Amino acid sequence: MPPVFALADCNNFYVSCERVFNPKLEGKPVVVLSNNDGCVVSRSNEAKALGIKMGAPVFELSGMIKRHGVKVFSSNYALYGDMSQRVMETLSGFAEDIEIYSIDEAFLDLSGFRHENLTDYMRRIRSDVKQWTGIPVSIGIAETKTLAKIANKMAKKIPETEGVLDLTVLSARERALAMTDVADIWGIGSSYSGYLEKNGVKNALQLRDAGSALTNRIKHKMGINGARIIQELKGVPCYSVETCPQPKKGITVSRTFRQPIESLSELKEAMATYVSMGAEKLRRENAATRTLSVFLHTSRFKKEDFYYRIKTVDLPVTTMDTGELIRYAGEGLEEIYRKGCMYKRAGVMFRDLLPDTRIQMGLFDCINRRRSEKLMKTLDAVNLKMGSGTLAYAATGLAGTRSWHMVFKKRSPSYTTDWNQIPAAS
DNA sequence: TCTGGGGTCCTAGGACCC
DNA sequence: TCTGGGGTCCTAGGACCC
Repeated sequence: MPPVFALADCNNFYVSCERVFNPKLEGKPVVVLSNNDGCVVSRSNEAKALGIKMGAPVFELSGMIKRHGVKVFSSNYALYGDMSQRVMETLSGFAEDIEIYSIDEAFLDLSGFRHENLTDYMRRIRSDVKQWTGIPVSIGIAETKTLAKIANKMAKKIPETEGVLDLTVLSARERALAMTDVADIWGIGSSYSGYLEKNGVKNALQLRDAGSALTNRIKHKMGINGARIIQELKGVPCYSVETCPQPKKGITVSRTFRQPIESLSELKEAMATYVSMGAEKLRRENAATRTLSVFLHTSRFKKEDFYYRIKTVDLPVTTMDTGELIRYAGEGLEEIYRKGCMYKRAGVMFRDLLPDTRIQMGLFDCINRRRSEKLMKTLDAVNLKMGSGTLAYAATGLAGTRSWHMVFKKRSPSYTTDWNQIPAAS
């Protein structure tokens, strides 16, 4: 029997999270902004209808926001992460295998439920998730992940589906593929969709049924992924539900500054902060790193004198020690820093991660590893209990507001993750 | 004036080795 | 003048995802 997949995807997730705790937002245009209140990252249907685009910079929208009374929120990742967990827990109760694909979507393996009416079954999931978490989800069902993605999009778009669409039914599938632009296929972005359209391939049905000469050209252009997309559109599964999360390959922490930064000392503080955050992530993954890359650049919207540099440092020993990583990052930063630039963003990457059980001792290692490990454990435990940033390295800069500190002027309370901000029933 | 952040995978090309 | 061939490893860049 061929497998059956479902893709459950939360509708306008961040906006929906805000609405759970503020029902007055229902039916109104609502947007959630990125860090530093920079651009739009989530929109309610009403905001989409106004023509507000994903990623639009908020300063361009100020007129529209006023005119239509758009409700605006800074992002509150603690809240969204917590809500996500609740949604995923609820979904897990309905299928044997579940793959949490992102903060707001999950694939379910429904192969064992073929004897059921899948649409009815998914409707039940949908109403349970809504009842237990307050979050609306849409669900697409199909024989491959790529088709389930398409089913999900149609379920969102067509009200008559009531949020659930099953494309294992042949007639529904052909119709859905004909209605899906190539640009809306999972794995096809703006570059490939431009190429396909130029070659007369406008929708998913045409891509699936392209002649062999054209198919070969497409495969050549799009590589192995292109070949897989075509197979999956034909109903031949190339991907399965991955139930165990794979260990991370790399960790990146980077931020855009509110105000551009010129001075090396300020950049060093910002960088030390990002390294601290990254090292914490590293330890949460029970991993250590062999290389560290630091990078910085000026505004990418000022192309004339755009400056970008990255420096990769091979560490003498594999490590997860914040202090040690801060030191190497600082040295790397000095190498790529150029005086006179107005920097807009900086960050650090750890690549070449190793599980911490496999760390080899360096021959000339002069750091006491056991002591370092103990220190890091204590640091993480304190910050977990007392709030992140309670214990920090002096290199990250002490109190006071730095120009690289982020602002969230329109943040909603952390209703679910902070005792002091739990909503009162009245 | 003001434009997010964190990932993965694939491919091409260079360096290097035998 | 003519200037092998194949394998591996690494890196940079492209493309995509949410």
